Amino acid sequence: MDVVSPELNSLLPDEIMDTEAIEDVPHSHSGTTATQSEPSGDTSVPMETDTPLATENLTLSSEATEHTQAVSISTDSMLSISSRSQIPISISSTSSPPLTLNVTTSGLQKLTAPFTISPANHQIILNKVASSQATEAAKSSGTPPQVIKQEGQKLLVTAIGKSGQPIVLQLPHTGSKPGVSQTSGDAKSPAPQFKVVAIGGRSELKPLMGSAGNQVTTLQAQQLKTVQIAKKTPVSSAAPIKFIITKTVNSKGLSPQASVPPVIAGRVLTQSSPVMPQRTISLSETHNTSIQSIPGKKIAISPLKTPSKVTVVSVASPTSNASQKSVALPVNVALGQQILTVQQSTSASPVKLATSQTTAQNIKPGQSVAVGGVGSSQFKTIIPLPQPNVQQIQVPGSRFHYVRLVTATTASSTGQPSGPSTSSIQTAKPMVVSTGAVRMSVPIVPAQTIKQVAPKPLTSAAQVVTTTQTQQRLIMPATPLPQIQPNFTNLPPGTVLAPAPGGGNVGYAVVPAQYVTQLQQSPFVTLASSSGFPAATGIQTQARLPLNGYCDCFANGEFCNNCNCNNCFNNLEHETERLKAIKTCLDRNPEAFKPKIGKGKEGESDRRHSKGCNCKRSGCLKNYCECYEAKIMCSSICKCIGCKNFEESPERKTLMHLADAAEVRVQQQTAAKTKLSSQISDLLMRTTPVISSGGGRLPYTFVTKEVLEATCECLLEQAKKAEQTHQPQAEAERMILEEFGHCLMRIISSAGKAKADSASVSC
DNA sequence: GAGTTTGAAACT
DNA sequence: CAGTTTCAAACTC
Repeated sequence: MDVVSPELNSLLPDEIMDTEAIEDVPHSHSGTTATQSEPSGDTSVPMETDTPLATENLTLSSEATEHTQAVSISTDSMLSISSRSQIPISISSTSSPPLTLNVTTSGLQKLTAPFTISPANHQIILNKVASSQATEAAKSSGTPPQVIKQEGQKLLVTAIGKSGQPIVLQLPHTGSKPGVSQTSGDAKSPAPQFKVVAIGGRSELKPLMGSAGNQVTTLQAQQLKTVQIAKKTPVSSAAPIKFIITKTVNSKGLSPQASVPPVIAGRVLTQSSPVMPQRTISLSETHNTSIQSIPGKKIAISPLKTPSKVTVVSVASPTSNASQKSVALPVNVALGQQILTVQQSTSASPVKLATSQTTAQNIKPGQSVAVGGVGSSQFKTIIPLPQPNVQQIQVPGSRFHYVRLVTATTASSTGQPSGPSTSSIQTAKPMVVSTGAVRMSVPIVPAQTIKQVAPKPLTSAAQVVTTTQTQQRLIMPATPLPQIQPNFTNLPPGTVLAPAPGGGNVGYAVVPAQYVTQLQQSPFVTLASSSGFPAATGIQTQARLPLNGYCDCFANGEFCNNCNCNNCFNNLEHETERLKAIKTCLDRNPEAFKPKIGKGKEGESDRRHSKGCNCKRSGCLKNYCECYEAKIMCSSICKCIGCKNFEESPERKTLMHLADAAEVRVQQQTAAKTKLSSQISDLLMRTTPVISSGGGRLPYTFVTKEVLEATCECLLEQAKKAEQTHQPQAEAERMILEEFGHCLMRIISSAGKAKADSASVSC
């Protein structure tokens, strides 16, 4: 599969590039718990357009149920994050620097951290300050206030600058159980350290407020309460500000099945979940005290350089392992103006998560991810997925496949499968952003992205990538994004959700597009494959499956359709395998999915084989030769032996002449057949009415029995006449023939007259 | 339609 | 990178 270059991307059909839904998204999502502010009436903000910080509004609110957390972020020059979960966080920040960040935990805890957002570098400086109000509120609520220890909680704020390196501020969080009191931002206590993490791989710790020392390792992210905000640098002309907030909270006491922290990556505009308790999340919350001890934990996936782009990666999970518990948590993620809803399946089938073994800290036993389906699409060809909301899109003439994740504007109305909880993010429009023509499409997920996911089970469970209620079309890049190679170790491991309903044993990971590359390079993958999963062997065997370069459909980056292939894996039912195979192919040959016939060098033919042929016996004059098959001559890069497929080759010329002659003959024959067929058809058309009129007589068949009898009588009469006059035999024959001629003339005349009458009647 | 030929892709 | 194997299409009969 090839990377879709911007040029190619721009050439995509308008349907693909349709941004109408996107533009409509930000408006009106009923039932959203998050507040949404729209300072300006401008509904069209280009995705890539920066929005002035002053206009940024981000609201995070969460109404978490027992184990679910809703986070809504609203910023009206304020960034606030509130959650009713055990470790709710509200962050409010003034639009103009310095911004104030308030972290409120359902009144239990409130952190006020003034921070500044520097448009220039998109760094957010965050100061955590204990809020007396929060403490009082917590007391009034009767719940023990949460205390955030200086080294305990970490607030991660990630701002992605134009360089593509997000800054992550980590708010240390102790591994204490939820509900355990924690000192929040006590001024007396050593100031919390904020770790600034550049996703691009750069990670530097920046103690704020003069706090020293506590370095937060990304591995601790699971025990951290993390708020990651990705903001696109205003410097870029059209880059909107994007926020990605991920909160991870220890949930040590929680049962694995009970709660799964919602994982959300991407930018969120609005949130709506009709059935479930709504949660707006621009961040993912994870309550983990002991990461390894709790299977089924979710790992928040981090921010995006361009949050609007989200990659959904299906993850296979071993069927045999029942230890993993799937958690059903519908997650609505609104990205920019596009909303991506992720639903967690309620499937009870255990799902095992792939974890990286390289870094023991990062190992998280079960992470299950359920991703909802995608809504309708308007592409040329839409292949319905087994799951309702998944659509595979094939554009005729395009060598790329697209996965479109689109949901109705009214997410609530789309009838999401009910789940324990729903997480969604709402952001004020300015934040979100970007109105205006936005092209969110990217080539489909490249095979490289596959490695990151856990190995798939040998049992080919139908893979389902489902997202629901997304107005955003999600098209994944076919190729890795080399420019973005964040240090994945600094990020929580990829989130794996429970397998989608009906999806069998396949789990899914929702990963920001940028992280596709990350995951690929992450030990997460490598270890997963070597973790002893049954699937580990499956990956190798998959390479031997029909998904290989031998299949033309697959080699062309297309899904098999109406093929005669046996045991075909080149379809959506085996998307996981397919993606892995794609990755394998790309690993082996990055050009594998690029067109073989490309443009030649200067002075050479316009078209030439990209690799050149390697023919030995065919003389490159048979269709065995790819050059000849493409009707192009062999070039200097060909390694063929005895090549006769060059300009001056007499064999080639002869062949060409023969081919041309044959083609001409074929054309002539075709034309003749067409003409004859037309005539026959015309004749049938004429005869048909008479037959239907009854009598069985054809319209222009005038040589009827009566006519014959009359003609014969005339001829006999003429013969009698000649006999009576004693005419010689020759003269008699002449007279008879003349009479026959007259009879014919009369018949023809009658026929012509009848035809004219028929025509007049028909008119 | 079966068998053979061929060369790309995969594999070692 | 070269040699071998696998595979499916092209080709022949």
